[in-house]
Amino acid sequence: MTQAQTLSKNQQIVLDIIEKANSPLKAYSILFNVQKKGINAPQQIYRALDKLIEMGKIHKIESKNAFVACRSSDCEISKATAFSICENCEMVDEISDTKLSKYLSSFSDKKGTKFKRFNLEFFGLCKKCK
Amino acid sequence: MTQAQTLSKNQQIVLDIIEKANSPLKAYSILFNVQKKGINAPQQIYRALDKLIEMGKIHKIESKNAFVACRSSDCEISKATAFSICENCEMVDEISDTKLSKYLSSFSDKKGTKFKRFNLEFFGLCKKCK
DNA sequence: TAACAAATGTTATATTATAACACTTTGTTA
DNA sequence: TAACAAAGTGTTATAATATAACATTTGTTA
Ligand SMILES: [Zn+2]
Ligand SMILES: [Zn+2]
Ligand SMILES: [Zn+2]
Ligand SMILES: [Zn+2]
Repeated sequence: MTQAQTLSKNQQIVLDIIEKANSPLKAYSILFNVQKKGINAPQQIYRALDKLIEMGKIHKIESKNAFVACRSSDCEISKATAFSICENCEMVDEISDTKLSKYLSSFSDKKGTKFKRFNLEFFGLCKKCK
Repeated sequence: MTQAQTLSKNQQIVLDIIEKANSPLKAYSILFNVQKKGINAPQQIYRALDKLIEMGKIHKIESKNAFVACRSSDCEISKATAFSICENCEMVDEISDTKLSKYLSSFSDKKGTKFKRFNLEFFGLCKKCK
C-alpha cells in the first residue's frame, strides 16, 4: 500500500495551477500566476516542480520546456510517458496505451540492453487544428 | 534522386564539430569551440543548428538541450528518432530499429489519430556504467 | 545584370534554470 | 518532550539556453 503523499504548501499551489490548466504551463508562467500567493522566486517553482515530477504528479514536456498534470496511471512515477503534441496549437495529450507502454517498457536494443525509463513525444495536428 | 545538400560555411563548421564529438554537444560549447574560426555569436550557432536539423544531419536530444550527428538513415529528415541515453555518463546512442520505427510511425491513438513525427528517448545505464 | 533568396555578422535581450546561504517547519527517535 | 535530522521555504544572485531585430553579404536564377 503506497501511502498517499501529502504535498507541501508550495507543491500544492503549483500542482493546483497545473491541474487547472488545459495546456502545458511554463515555469515562469506558473511563477507569474502565484505571485499573489507569496511565491516570488523561480527557485520556489522549480523546487516544487522537481518534487511533483518525482512523485509522478506532473510530467515535463521536454520539447516545450513545459509541464502538464499526469492524467494517466500507467506511467508509474514517470517511468513510461507518452504524449501527443499539436504542432499548431498548444495542445498536449497524455497517451495511455497499455500495448504501447508494454512494448516500449520491454524494448531492448541490438546489444540486448533494456532501459529503466522512456519518454515518447508524438507530433502532429490535433482534431481542432486539422 | 535527392540532391546532396551543400552546406554553407557555418553549417559545415558546426556539423564537423558535432560529428567529431562522441557525445552530445551543447550550443554554447559549440560556440566556444569555433570562436577561433570567426564565429562569435550564439545566433550563428543556432541558425546553423536549425538548418542541420531540418536537413536531418543532426538531432536535438530534448532532455539534454544538446545535439548529436545522425548516425542512422531510417530517420528520414528527423521524422522518427529514437535514442538511448545513459543517466550516468554523457553517452547517447541513436537507435535505428526498423521494427520499432515502423511500429511507432504507424501508431494511432484511441481516437484513431496518426502522427507525422515522433521522438523517443530511453534512459538507463550504458554498458560502461553498469 | 537585375532581382530575389539564403546566409552572415552583430548587438541586444528574452527565457529557462541553478547556486548558495540563512532560516523554518515537520517528522523521528532517544 | 528534548534533541536531532530531513524536508521545505525565502531570498539574492547568476548561469545557461535561446531569440529578436537589423544591416550587410553571398549565391542563384531569370
Ligand atoms: Zn502520467
Ligand atoms: Zn492543435
Ligand atoms: Zn538520425
Ligand atoms: Zn554511461
